[in-house]
Amino acid sequence: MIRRLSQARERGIPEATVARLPLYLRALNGMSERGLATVSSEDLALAAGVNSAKLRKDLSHLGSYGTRGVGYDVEYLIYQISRELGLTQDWAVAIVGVGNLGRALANYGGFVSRGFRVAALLDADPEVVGDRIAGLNVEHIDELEAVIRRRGVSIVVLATPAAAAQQVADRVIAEGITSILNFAPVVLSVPEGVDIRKVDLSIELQILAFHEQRKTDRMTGGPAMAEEWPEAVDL
Amino acid sequence: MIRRLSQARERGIPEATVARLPLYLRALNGMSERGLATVSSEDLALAAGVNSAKLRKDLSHLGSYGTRGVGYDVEYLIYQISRELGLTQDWAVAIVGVGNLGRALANYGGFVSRGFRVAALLDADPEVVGDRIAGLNVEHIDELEAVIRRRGVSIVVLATPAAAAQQVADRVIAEGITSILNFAPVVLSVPEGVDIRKVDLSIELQILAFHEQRKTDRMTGGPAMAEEWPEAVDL
DNA sequence: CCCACTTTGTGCATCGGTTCACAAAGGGAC
DNA sequence: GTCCCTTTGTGAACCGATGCACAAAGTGGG
Ligand SMILES: NC(=O)c1ccc[n+]([C@@H]2O[C@H](COP(=O)([O-])OP(=O)(O)OC[C@H]3O[C@@H](n4cnc5c(N)ncnc54)[C@H](O)[C@@H]3O)[C@@H](O)[C@H]2O)c1
Ligand SMILES: NC(=O)c1ccc[n+]([C@@H]2O[C@H](COP(=O)([O-])OP(=O)(O)OC[C@H]3O[C@@H](n4cnc5c(N)ncnc54)[C@H](O)[C@@H]3O)[C@@H](O)[C@H]2O)c1
Repeated sequence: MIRRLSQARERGIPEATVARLPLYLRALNGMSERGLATVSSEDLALAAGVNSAKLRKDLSHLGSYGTRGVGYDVEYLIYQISRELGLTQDWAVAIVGVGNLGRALANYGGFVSRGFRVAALLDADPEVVGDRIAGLNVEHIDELEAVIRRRGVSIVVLATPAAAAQQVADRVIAEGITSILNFAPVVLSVPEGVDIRKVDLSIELQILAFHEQRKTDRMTGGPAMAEEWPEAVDL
Repeated sequence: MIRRLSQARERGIPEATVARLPLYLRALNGMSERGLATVSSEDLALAAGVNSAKLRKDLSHLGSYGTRGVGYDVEYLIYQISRELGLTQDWAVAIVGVGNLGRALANYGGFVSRGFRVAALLDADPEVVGDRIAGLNVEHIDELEAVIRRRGVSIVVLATPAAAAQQVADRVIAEGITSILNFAPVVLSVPEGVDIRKVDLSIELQILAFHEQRKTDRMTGGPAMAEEWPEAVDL
């Protein structure tokens, strides 16, 4: 029993492809601004930093939007990718936790551009509540549920301390939110059907450090085989 | 001709594993603080949000550090993972671009904790240069090369506008830097051997939007098959 | 209208990563 | 010392993603 209507059209886009579509979109927008009408998979792949076969396969999952011998129509492809990603509608985003990071995010113009609108800022600190940031009033976390409903929030950005993140997540999920972007360094436990994406600076640095160490080890002829547990450390 | 000395010991840790080690480390630190002496793969996997077979395979790439029937010694494992990740040495990090985001990063205590030290802040804006942030003087971007050398910087965090990122990257790479964490929404082009990790808020939101759209589509009985190019858009 | 050239879309081999499932190893009780 | 219980470490099947390589499709020139 094989289920396969048309190669891959019936709504089954690989996760890896989805993660690259925004990259293509950004490259295409640059080309659109520079007035290019069409682009080949080779050129677009170069601009997006991927291999051209991969790009073509990715795009083929959306449909057959290219013209052989010519390439892809820039504006048309922008439209198709935007539609696929859901950027033709606008998304109300709430930022919870308006500290260092929350403020930077609120003031950031970069994502308002593409369908995302910061619709609410929430914090627990009475010192912060009431502040006006990027044209928005910071509201009290007690208002969380009401604000989500009132503003039609569908994506929540968590920028609270780690200790508060799970508890805030539970509350927004109870309110029906199923998309969360988490900056707090904790593993959130959420029910099936809720999408969490995490951004973790510290993890990124640790991965860089791993490779950096390896590069310098290689130059100095490998580590001095210090495999042993040093005496100094108490168990 | 098969090259295989000891299962996987000779320095070949899968990338996916490396990306998870910081997660295990964080979970282990929590356990250490709570005074746990040993932990089973089952419990640690739960805390890190992964499946226990994966956890065991990941750890097996570092060596055979568990005890069958017992589990892993928490402190010992913390030490081994830290060493593998290169966190037993300290890394001098420079942040280039001290705007909204750069400031938040500079003020963030969370990564100083684990082997990373913000050693320099640089900006091009004369208004910003000279500011004192988190105990550091913001220096002028003209000093970039000198500062990197003087402070022994080995990891650079890019928090400049997109337009400046490539140019700054070129300069730090010329100075010998091979590890860059990039927050600017551009594809950096760098020579072989230079590691770039990127953090892109906008991409994360777009991925969430994609899934969110799909979830709501499903509830409303799928998209209204609006496959066509709407009239309004000019080509 | 036909031919030469360009570029897409995809079948297929390959690869890295995940998961299952179990033999081997160690601990503790008696 | 033996037996039973727990938990690791890993072989092997599986799965999704990557990249090669080429047939099919379309363009433009003569
Ligand atoms: N600043 C960075 O560069 C950075 C980098 C990586 C990760 N992070 C993480 O992002 C999160 C925020 O970092 P930050 O530097 O902005 O911290 P911060 O302390 O400056 O801000 C946290 C804010 O959250 C508020 N808050 C606390 N509990 C709350 C609750 N229950 N509900 C709502 N708001 C609450 C606090 O009042 C504060 O305003 C932290 O988890 C941090 O680990 C920050
Ligand atoms: N703020 C956010 O939440 C956020 C989120 C995602 C991505 N980003 C990206 O991070 C980057 C920084 O964002 P931001 O909000 O802090 O912007 P910002 O404009 O507040 O800060 C940028 C800083 O870089 C400095 N700068 C400009 N050119 C420079 C150069 N050649 N060398 C050194 N410094 C230079 C500017 O003087 C300014 O201080 C941008 O690329 C932005 O797209 C920001």
